[in-house]
Amino acid sequence: MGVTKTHIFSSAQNEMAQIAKVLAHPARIAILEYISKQEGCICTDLVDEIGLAQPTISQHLNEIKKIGLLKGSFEGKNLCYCIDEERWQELQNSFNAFFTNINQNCC
Amino acid sequence: MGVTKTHIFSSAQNEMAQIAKVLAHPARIAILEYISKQEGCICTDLVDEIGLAQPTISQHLNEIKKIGLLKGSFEGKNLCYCIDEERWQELQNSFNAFFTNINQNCC
DNA sequence: ATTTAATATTGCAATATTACGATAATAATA
DNA sequence: TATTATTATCGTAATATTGCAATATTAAAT
Repeated sequence: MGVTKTHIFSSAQNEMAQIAKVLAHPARIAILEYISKQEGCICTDLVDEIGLAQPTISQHLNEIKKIGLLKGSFEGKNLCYCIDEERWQELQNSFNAFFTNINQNCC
Repeated sequence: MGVTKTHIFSSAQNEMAQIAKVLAHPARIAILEYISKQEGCICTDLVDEIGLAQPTISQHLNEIKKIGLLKGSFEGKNLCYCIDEERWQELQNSFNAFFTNINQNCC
């Protein structure tokens, strides 16, 4: 118990849920919003901006990375994270398709 | 620890995360898809269709209900659940706004 | 009134998530 | 090469989520 039974669902359903899970924390929403507003992005800024400890921010960044949403490039000792545009578009399309495919025909 | 620090985020960020959390489980994705395909919907159908125990389905339905996505009306001893169109549209708009407001300008 | 069928609630075990202190790794700078 | 600054990883505590058996609730049907 306590484990999601992923094997009984389609891969599309599992993927949709996994993407949603990444968006299911306000810190990750805030991180995405903040990165998009900056020209570049340095992780320390995020720690100051958001108010969670550095390891916690690092963990959240990792969750976002896992679904391919972050491109990171080192600029000297600093790390510049930014959003992968192509992947972002993909996710937007997935959500849009999901929302529009649900059609309500009862009650 | 282990509690999300909601107080350090904006209500918009918290709401976004909360909605995403409901979509962050394949069973709930499957439930929404199934309901939308049916004329009506009875919980037992869902139990048969999805393959989780009846109390588990009931719990998932409750999560979906919490964000106002389900309208339910009893038809005799059966319960007909359906998706609240207005609320659904609202959520679609929120997601769309979120995705389009993120603009990538680095790297 | 009993029985039956459908859904909800309770209680609990297993696992996942969130958060952070301590520490490691990495690379620029003195 | 030591120091410093930035980010990652490890270990751990607290809380949340998932899932189900047992049971309660509700209302139709007998």
